[in-house]
Amino acid sequence: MEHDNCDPASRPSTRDRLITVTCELLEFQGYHATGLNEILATSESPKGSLYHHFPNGKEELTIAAISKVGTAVLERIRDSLSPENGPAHATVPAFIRDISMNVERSGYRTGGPITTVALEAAASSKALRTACAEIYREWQLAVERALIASGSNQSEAESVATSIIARIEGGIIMARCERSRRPLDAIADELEQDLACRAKEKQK
Amino acid sequence: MEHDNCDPASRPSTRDRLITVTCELLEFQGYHATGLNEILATSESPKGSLYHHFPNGKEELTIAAISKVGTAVLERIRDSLSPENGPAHATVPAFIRDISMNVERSGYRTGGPITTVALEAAASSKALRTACAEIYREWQLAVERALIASGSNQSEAESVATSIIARIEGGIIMARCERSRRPLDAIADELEQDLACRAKEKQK
DNA sequence: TAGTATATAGACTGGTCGGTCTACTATCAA
DNA sequence: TTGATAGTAGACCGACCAGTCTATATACTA
Repeated sequence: MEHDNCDPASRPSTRDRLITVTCELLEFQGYHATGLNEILATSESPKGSLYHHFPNGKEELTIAAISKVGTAVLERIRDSLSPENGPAHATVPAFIRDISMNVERSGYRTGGPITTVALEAAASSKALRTACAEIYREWQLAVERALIASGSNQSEAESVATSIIARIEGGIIMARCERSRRPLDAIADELEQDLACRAKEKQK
Repeated sequence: MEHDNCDPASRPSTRDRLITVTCELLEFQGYHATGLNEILATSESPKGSLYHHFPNGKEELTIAAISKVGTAVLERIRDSLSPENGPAHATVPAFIRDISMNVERSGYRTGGPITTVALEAAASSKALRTACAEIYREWQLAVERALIASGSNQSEAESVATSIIARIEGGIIMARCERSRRPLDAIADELEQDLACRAKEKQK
C-alpha cells in the first residue's frame, strides 16, 4: 500500500507515472478523447498495473488525476493571493495575468485542468462530478479567505470569490478557442477596476 | 439545395432533425461522448442521409449544430439586454438569473451549449475551434452594445462584456457540477453590485 | 416517358474503446 | 525453501466508433 514516490533517484513509480500522464492528457483533450491505451503507451505502463492500482479503471484513475491537479492549483492560489503579496485587488488580477501567460506559453493547449472533465463527466459519472465540485469549492474558499483578509465581509467575499473562479474558468475557455490572451487579460483589467471600485466604496 | 424546414404540418426534414438532435446530445454529453449512431437512432435517420447532407461527417454536423444554438442564444441575449428593458446593470443580472433558472429546470443537465465542444475540440479540430470562437465573439459584441447603450465607453464595454460572458460560462460549469443554482445566483448578485458601482462612479 | 439529381436505407469495414483474464516476476516473511 | 502478496506484462474480448459503399426510392425536368 505504498502510494508515494519511490526512490527519488530513479523514475517515478508506475502509479505516479499513470497519474501524471493522465493529468496532462486530460487537460489537453478531455475525458472521452483520452484513451486508456494512450495513457498506458505514454506512461510506459502495462494494462495490468493500471487495474492493479486503480481497480475501478478509468474513472478511478481520473479522480486521482484531477484531485492531484486540483490540489496543485489550490496551492498556487494560496501562494499568489497570500496577504503578504499585497491586497486582493492587486494580487487577484496579477494571478489572472499569470494564468494568461501560462496559457499562451502552452500554445493555448492547456489551462483549466479540470474544466473539460467537469463538463464531460457531469452527465455520466456522479463520482467525477462531485470530485470536480469539491475542487471548485476549495478554490473558491481560498479566494474567499484572501478577500476577507483584504476587508471584505463574508457575504460579499463569497459571491465575489465564486464570480472570480467562474471568470477564470470561462476566460480560459475563450482564450483557448480564440488562441489569444485577450479574454484573460480583459478579465484581469475588468476585475482590477471591479475590486478597486468595491474597495473605494468601502472607505466611505 | 433546400435547407430550410419542410412542410410545417409534417415532421421536420431529416437534415433539421439531425441538427436538432445533435444540439441536444452535444449539450448533454459533449462531442466525443456523442456517437453518430446515437444521433442517427434518436433522430430516426439512416446513416446515408447524414453523409448526404454533411459529407464531412461528424465535424460538419457539429459545426452546423453549434452554429444553430449559437445564433439562438445570440438572439436571446439581444432580446434580454434590449435597452427598452432597462439599463444594463439591471438586465444583465436578470439575464443570468434566467439562465440559472433554466439550468436548474433541466436537472443541471444543460447549459453552456457549446462549452463542452469548445474545450474538447479546441485541441483536435481547427474548424470547430474557430466556429466556437466566432460564436463567443458574437455574444460578446451583443453584450458590449448593450453596455455602450447604457453609457459605457468602448474600452470599458469590451472588457466588461468579455468578463460577463466568461462569468456565465464558468458559472454554468460550476452550477452543473454542484447541482445548485448557487454559483450562477452569486454571479448575478456580484455583477449587479459591480455594474452599479461602475454606474455610480460615472456620475461623478 | 426517360433521364437526372436528390435523398433514403442500412450492411459492412477497419480501428479503437474500456475492461477482463491468465501468466509471470519481485519482495518479504515464516 | 516455501508461501503469500504486490506488481508487471500483454493477449484477448465484445462493444462501439466514424466512415464507406452499394442499392433503392423519390422528385423534378427534358
